[in-house]
Amino acid sequence: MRRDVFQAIADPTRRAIITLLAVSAMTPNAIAEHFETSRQAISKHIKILNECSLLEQKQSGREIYYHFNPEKMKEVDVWMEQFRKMWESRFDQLDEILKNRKN
Amino acid sequence: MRRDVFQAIADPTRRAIITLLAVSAMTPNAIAEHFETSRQAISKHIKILNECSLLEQKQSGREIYYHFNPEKMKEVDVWMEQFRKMWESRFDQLDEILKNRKN
DNA sequence: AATTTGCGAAACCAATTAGTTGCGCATATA
DNA sequence: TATATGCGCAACTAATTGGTTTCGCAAATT
Repeated sequence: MRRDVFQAIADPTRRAIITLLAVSAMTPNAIAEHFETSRQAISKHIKILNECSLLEQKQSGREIYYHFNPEKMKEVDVWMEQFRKMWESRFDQLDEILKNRKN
Repeated sequence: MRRDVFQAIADPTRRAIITLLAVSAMTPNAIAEHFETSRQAISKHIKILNECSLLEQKQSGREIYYHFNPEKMKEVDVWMEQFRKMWESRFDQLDEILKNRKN
């Protein structure tokens, strides 16, 4: 199924899963231990992340290790590019100064 | 209402609205002309973007000009920070080379 | 003064989402 | 061989989403 990366990272639980896997690969059970929800719910999140290539899996016996694939996340970074010049602009910095002076 | 920036940018129409407003401020009607959907549907998207401070409004008679506020978008950039070192790593570049050789 | 225009809000609807429980299957372990 | 474990899948559910149409109101235009 065709999936959108932006839609995938919209959910806070999925973002937390990504942050976990960015540190080290884990099995679904190990991931689920970090959350309140059921293993199956985590499994569904993994499926969604997998479908938009944010993850890669490596089977090891009956266990599946899910790795984070940083490549796809670049899509988000590419879209963010249009705002970078705004963040860096002198006008933006001036706005900040004026905002702080009000408080 | 408390709104999540990640959830706000999950919708492709809302991302397109942001990209429009990043260039110049516009009224809801002007924005709606760029899309197939109704003005009211666009109005709902604007509301969501507004609720998480991605927009600012300036009333002018009966018209409302919506401006893009780049400040809030930094939240996304902050979260993306954790992947930046992965993109820059030599291992990642090596992966790319190996992937290309396979094809 | 009457009409048109720009807008947000409300009511409604179909589709999607994020969760649940129950299941089956393959792989380990006793 | 019998049992326990790790996993994905299917069915169901409540809540949310993105769209529609209808409406009311204030501001502009005639």
